[in-house]
Amino acid sequence: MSERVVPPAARRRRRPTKHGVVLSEELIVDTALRLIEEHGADALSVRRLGRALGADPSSLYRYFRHTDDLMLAIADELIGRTLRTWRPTGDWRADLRDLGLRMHAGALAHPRAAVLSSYRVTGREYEIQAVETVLGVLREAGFPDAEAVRIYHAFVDQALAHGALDSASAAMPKAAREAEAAVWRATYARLPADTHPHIAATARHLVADMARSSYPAALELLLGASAGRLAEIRSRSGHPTATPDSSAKAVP
Amino acid sequence: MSERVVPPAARRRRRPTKHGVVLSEELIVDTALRLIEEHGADALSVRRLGRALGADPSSLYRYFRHTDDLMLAIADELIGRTLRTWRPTGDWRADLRDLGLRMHAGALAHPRAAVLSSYRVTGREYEIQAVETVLGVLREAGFPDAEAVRIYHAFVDQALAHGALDSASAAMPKAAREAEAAVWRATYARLPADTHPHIAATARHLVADMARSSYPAALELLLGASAGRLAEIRSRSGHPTATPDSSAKAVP
DNA sequence: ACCTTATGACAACACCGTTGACCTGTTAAC
DNA sequence: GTTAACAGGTCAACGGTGTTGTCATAAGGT
Repeated sequence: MSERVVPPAARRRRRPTKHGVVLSEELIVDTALRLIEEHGADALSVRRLGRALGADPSSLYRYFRHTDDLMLAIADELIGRTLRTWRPTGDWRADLRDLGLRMHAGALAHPRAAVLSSYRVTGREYEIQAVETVLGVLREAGFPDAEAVRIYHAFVDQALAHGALDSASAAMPKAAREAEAAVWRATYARLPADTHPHIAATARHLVADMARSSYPAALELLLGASAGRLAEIRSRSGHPTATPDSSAKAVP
Repeated sequence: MSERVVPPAARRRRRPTKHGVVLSEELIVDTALRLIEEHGADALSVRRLGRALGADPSSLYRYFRHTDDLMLAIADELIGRTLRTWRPTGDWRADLRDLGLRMHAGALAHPRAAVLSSYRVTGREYEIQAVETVLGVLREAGFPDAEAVRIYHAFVDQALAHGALDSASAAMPKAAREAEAAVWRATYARLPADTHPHIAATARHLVADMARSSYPAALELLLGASAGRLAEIRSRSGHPTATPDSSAKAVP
C-alpha cells in the first residue's frame, strides 16, 4: 500500500475533486479556519470540512494523518499570522508587551481556533521562529539562559492561557455571555455588607473590572517582575545599570 | 409531557435501575469524577457513564438536561472541594500562594471539568465565598480597593487560565502527550546553532522547563509584583514598613 | 387498592473519525 | 504519441457519540 500522506514537497499530481476543486494543505487549513470562525468550533469536523471543500471526507486523510494533525497546522498558521505583524525595536520590555498584546488580540480574532490550539506544541516552522525570536529578545536584554527560558515559558503560557480564556468567553452564545455579565451586577453588587463586607466595599470596582480582560494588567505584572529580576542580576554582576526601559503606562 | 428534568428537591420516587442501582444527582457526579480519574478524560461519555452506573444512558437525561449541565455540576463540586481544604493563616502572600496552587492542582485532578468551568461565572455559593475571601485577604494586607480588585482579578484569571491550559494538555490522549514532549527533545534540541542560536544555546533548559507547568513560576511573579506595589503604597502613605512576608522560595 | 406520575428502558436518529478497497486521471518515461 | 505507474479522489462500512420520542412500570399519596 502506498503511503497515505504524501509530504507537500512531493505533491505534483493535482487532480480536482468531483466538484472541481483542487485540494492543497493550504486550502484545507484556510477553509478550516473560515469554517471555525463562521460556524463555531463545533462546526469543524472532517465530514463538514469535506463538504465545505467539495470533497469526500476521506480525501483529507491524504493530507493529514488525523484530525489532530490538522489542528496543529491551523495553530501554526495562527502563530505565523501574529508573528508577521510584529516588529521588534530592541527595547525588550516594549517588544514583549507588544508581542503579548498581539498574541492576545490574535487569539480573540479567532476565538474558536485559539481555544483549540492554545495547549498544543506544533513543532512547526512558525512556532520555532517565535521561540527563537522571544528567547533572543530576553537573552539580548541580559537575562541568563535559565532565567530567559523561565520567563519565556511564563510569558508564552500566560499569553496563550489568557488568550484561550478570553476566547472561550467570547465564543459563548451572546445570550449566555450577557447573562454572565449580569451576574456581577445582579448578584455580586447586591450582596449585603454585613455578610460579605469585602465584596460590598469593592462592588463598584468589581463590576467595572471583571467585565474587562485581566490580561493587560497581568502582562504588566509579569514584565515588571521580570524587570526587577534583571535589575537584580545586573547589579549583582557589577553593572552600573538603572534600566532606562519604557516604563509601564500607569494602569488606568 | 412532564418535564424531563425534575429538580432534586422534588425527587421522591427512588426506583432502582435494572441492575439494582438507585440513581441520584450526587451518585452520578461522583461516578463521573471517578470515571475521569480512573480511565482518563476520554472515558467520560453519557453512554459509558450509564454503563458504569448500571443504567441506560438516556436515564441520565432525567437528571441533567445535557452533558454540559453535568460538567457544570462536576465543576461546582470541585470548587467546593478546593475551598474546603484551604486554611488562611493571615500572611497574605503565603495564603494566596497556597490557594493558587490548590486551585491549580484541583483543576489538574479533573481536567475535563476544569477546561469547561474555567471561563464561566457561576454566581453560586462557593464561588461567592471564594471572591469574598480572597478580596478580604488583599484588603486586610493593605491594598486599596481598586488595587485589590485588580490583583484579585489577575490572580483568579491566572489560576483558572493556567489550570485550564495545563488541564487541556493533561486531557490529551496519552500518545499525543508523549509526542509533544518528544518534540522538544527531537526537534527543538536539535536545531543548529547557526540558524537558531538562541534555541541552541538554551536547549538544555528548554527541554527541562517546557515539560513542567509554568504556573508556579508565573504565580510567584505575580505575587512578587504585587508585593512590590504594596511596598510602594505603604511607603507613599508614610508607613515605616519593610514587609516581613514569607518570601518566595528561590526558584530552583 | 387504586390512580398518577416519576423515572427507567428501548429504539432510533443524525452525527462523528477512521480505514480498506476501489477507481481514474495525470504524469513521466519511452 | 503511447503506455504504465501510482497519487489522489471516492465509496462503503465500522464502531463510536449525544440526544429524543415513546413506552412500561413500580412507587407514593390518597
